[in-house]
Amino acid sequence: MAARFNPLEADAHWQKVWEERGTFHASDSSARPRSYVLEMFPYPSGRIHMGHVRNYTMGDVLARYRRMKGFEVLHPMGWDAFGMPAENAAMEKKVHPGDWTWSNIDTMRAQLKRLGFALDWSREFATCDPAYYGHEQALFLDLFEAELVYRKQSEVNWDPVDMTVLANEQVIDGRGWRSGALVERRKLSQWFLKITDFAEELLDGLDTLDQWPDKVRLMQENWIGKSQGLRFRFDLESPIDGFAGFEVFTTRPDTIFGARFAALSPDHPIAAALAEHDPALAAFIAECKQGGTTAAELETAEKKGFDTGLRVRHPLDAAITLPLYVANFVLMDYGTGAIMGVPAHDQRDLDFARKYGLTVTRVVAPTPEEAAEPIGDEAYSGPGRLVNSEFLDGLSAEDAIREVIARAEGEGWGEGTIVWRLRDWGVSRQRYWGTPIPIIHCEACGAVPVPRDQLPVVLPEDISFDIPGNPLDRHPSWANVDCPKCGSPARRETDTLDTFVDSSWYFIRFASQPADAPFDRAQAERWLPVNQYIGGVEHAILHLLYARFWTRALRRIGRLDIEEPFKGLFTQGMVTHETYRAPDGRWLSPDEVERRDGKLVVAATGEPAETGRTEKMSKSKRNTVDPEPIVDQYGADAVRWFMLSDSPPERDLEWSEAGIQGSWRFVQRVWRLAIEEAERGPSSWLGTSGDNSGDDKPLTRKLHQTISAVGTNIESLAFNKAVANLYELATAVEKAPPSPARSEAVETMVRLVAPMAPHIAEQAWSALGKEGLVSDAQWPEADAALLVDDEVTIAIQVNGKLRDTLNAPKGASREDLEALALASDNVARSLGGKAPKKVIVVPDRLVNLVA
RNA sequence: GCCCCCGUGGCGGAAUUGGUAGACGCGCUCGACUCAAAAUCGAGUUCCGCAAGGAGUGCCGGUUCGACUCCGGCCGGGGGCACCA
Repeated sequence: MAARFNPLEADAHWQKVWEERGTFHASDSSARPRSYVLEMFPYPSGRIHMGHVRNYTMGDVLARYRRMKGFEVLHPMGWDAFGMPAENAAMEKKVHPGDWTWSNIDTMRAQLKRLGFALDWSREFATCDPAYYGHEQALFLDLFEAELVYRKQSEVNWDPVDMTVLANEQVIDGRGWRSGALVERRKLSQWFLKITDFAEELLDGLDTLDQWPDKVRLMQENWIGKSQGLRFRFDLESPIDGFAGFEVFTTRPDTIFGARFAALSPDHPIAAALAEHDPALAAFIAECKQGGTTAAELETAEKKGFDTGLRVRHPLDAAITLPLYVANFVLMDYGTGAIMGVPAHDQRDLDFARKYGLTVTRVVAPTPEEAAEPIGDEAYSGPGRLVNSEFLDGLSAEDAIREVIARAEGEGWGEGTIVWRLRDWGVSRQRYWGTPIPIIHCEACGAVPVPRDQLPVVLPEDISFDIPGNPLDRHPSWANVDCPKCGSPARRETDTLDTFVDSSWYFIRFASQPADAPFDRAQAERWLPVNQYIGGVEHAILHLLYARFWTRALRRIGRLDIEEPFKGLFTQGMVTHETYRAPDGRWLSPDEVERRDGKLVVAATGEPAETGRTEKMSKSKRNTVDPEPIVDQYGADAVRWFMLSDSPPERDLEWSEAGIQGSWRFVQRVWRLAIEEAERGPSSWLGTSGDNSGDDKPLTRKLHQTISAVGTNIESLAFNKAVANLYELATAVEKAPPSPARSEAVETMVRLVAPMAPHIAEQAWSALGKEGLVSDAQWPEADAALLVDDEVTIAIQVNGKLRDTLNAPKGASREDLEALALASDNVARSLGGKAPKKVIVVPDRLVNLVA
């Protein structure tokens, strides 16, 4: 038998065995309890990277563990296969986006298989397959019929480089999330999904997601952005251009007597109307639109306003009128696009008032003494009681809010309302490589759904990418169809769906994939919700919010009775690596540098190289490490083990050569233990001593403590701790003399290692002469009686400082422990012969003597 | 600016409800085996000190018999949102 474990042979062998036996096929009809373990499916960019390996290894450990615990586990894999990179490749390399994508999928599937993931490959699909996106089109039409889809002319974020529209979420600091180009504003007819209809339930639902990271829930909460306040009407002193007044929204109706001006967004209809006969205002509005939208520019942007010369009436006192401005800091797409300005209690309003010489009147005072205190450079937004506010004087801010809302509603000039930050989801993309929106535009009938029997609307193959923009628009015939309603010539929608739509329901399709429907409801409901979802934090808002919305939308239209798609969520950290730079500043890849005499040099030239920060592996910094050669060298198990070791899974993991070697050593250690055990034979310990009871109580205890700890740690995804537990056990076993207890420990350890390093585990299992696969074996059961030691170490403190430790039987009485502590020489010395004033005894833990 | 998270040896990190800080891994040192090396095995490794002992979980203070853990105030790092009324 080989002294060393040879992963190249063993990996391939066991992967073949699992595949042939269908070991990881999930049965839809199983009577076992179910568990759905899912990792965010990859975009087929070309090759697997370390981030994938880490993500999928974590999910795999959980899936294998749950399987051994007796669950019927669904652990599928597929491809998020639509998207821009395929079109970029098409433009650069003159290949068809589909050919490029499918070939990437083949490469990456093979790479994933080499890592030995316990995936049910029979459920694999790619979202770019008409067999998938056709059903997505059907679901889109379901939502359309339920009026959860609408089309509107809207100002959109136009990415001039990618020549496409971006969702608000895809604009970061005013730039396109992919291209980094400055985003322009354009008006286009776009399809929207009514996610705002679900704002309240998406927010409330977060409370039920107790197995999600708080961070993610908080991010979603902020994103949804619920604000309660008052929406009310300002009447113009005298109507103009047919406008009698306009509505504003405020979260601080209590401060209404502090209002010193009103302001409209530059995009407000009244502003536009006024601008038609006021060139100065028109110029001001144009100037506002010019301003950049980057974070830096916004931060330094001055508050600017244009006095319209008009005045509005205060709703609570007709004698008061306020000047009306058009102001650059008022956003059209939040609230009503108009505000009341309360300089004393809002910083922006204060800046504005100071600039334009408006009065500032305090209406909330934290204490009565401060009622007359003038406002300086800082607006006061804290709590307090009302002053200078007529009938509100003396009320707390909270009560005043209620009072003003009540009065507004009673008198009919306003109402208490909720405003959301969340906007509807614009899903139109002017791209080829996406799901065609199944709509036909007819001059007479308007937007008509494609009849169900004509689905899927399949992308044409004969397209060209010679010029930027959407090839579907330019295709000579694809868009030309007859209207399904009236039969007259009509035109297909040439926009495709945002790829986030594809990923909003793929987890349902994994659970159930009939040919003639998106999913079978009963079957999907048996698997869903996903018990554990694992992926990167970068999807904390967009993907996860959209998927939650989609699931709730399906529920509302009666297709699937699931509220939340992902019961447990885990966001794993990134894989990082040092960066290296040559003297001329260009980035160097890890294999372009080497250490000579402790100094880092450029391998080819010998010139000194500089070590940069440790950062996420990225092509631009050239600090990536391709997993495949590593698997070639060390085998799948060592790579998997390393991905799980050391760093807590939610934190970043730094790739290092030393780390992978350490993992390799452990794999070999497991093998050595198993092979020694196998060669010695099951009865080798017989006759080695006169006493053949073969007990090794300490080892057996260690074993059972490890069984318990590894299980707990895998369940809470604390893989780094599970790894540490197994190292400890391995050391304990190595040090133990042969005995039945040791044989049992080795066999059990193989099972404990199996979810994390499955190939060596199978090989060892087979070497030990075990029946069947370790993948099919039961997870060992920890004996509760063996989890606690019958002797414990007691810490002896004097004044809280450790002075001695001593052993005592578990459960020793307080009196005994105290007596033991006082008998210690160290204690006597520390006490200096005096009796302690007070003695604190924590049974089985410590004695603290207070002098 | 607002919100959130995190600061522990040379490094990654452990430490149920406050109860022996530094498990486990990496690295390093010494030793065994070897002609030698690799691999493997053994011992050691928070800091100061020969030792006894002392100090120590970003900094300052507090609560407590006892604080990495709880409270207050700073400093540093990371993330999210960002003119949201």
